[in-house]
Amino acid sequence: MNYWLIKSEPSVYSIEKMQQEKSCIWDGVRNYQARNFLRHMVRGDLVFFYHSNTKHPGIIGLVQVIETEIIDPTQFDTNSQYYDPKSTSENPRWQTVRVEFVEQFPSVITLAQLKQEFTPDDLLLVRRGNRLSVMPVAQDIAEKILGMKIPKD
DNA sequence: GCCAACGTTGGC
DNA sequence: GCCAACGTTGGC
Repeated sequence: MNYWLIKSEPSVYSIEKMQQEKSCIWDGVRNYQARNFLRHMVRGDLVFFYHSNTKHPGIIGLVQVIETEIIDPTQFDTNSQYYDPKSTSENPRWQTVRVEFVEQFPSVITLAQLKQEFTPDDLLLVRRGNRLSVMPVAQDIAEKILGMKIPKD
């Protein structure tokens, strides 16, 4: 079982929306490094859900991979902003996974907190200028993150 | 294959 | 809204 982290702008797709829908296809990823991580996901893997480009960026919850090697349907949809004219049904470029809602944390684990706890070697997310929207999280780091969801006083 | 121009991401 | 970082594109 592996841990990962995926980013989403809450104004585009939030954890609240994810909870309503119970599960969703993680479509629209158009970065090869991110796609390669999506290809490596296995059913049962746990995925931190990160809210980006918002007032309080950070990890807001947890989702789980329930289906892998899904052909991203938006690459063939000419009406989609994710349409890729260079992709063919014989040789589709973009694969992804279906993830299912697991939990929303009581409060966001902020990027500032994560930067205090981890170095860029621990967690790619805290590297300055990092734009990768899908990334692996090492097991020991994942366990520390899960420990951070309990508020300290 | 190089690299300048351009577009996007995303923190602040 | 600004802008640094960085991936992609396309001319050469």
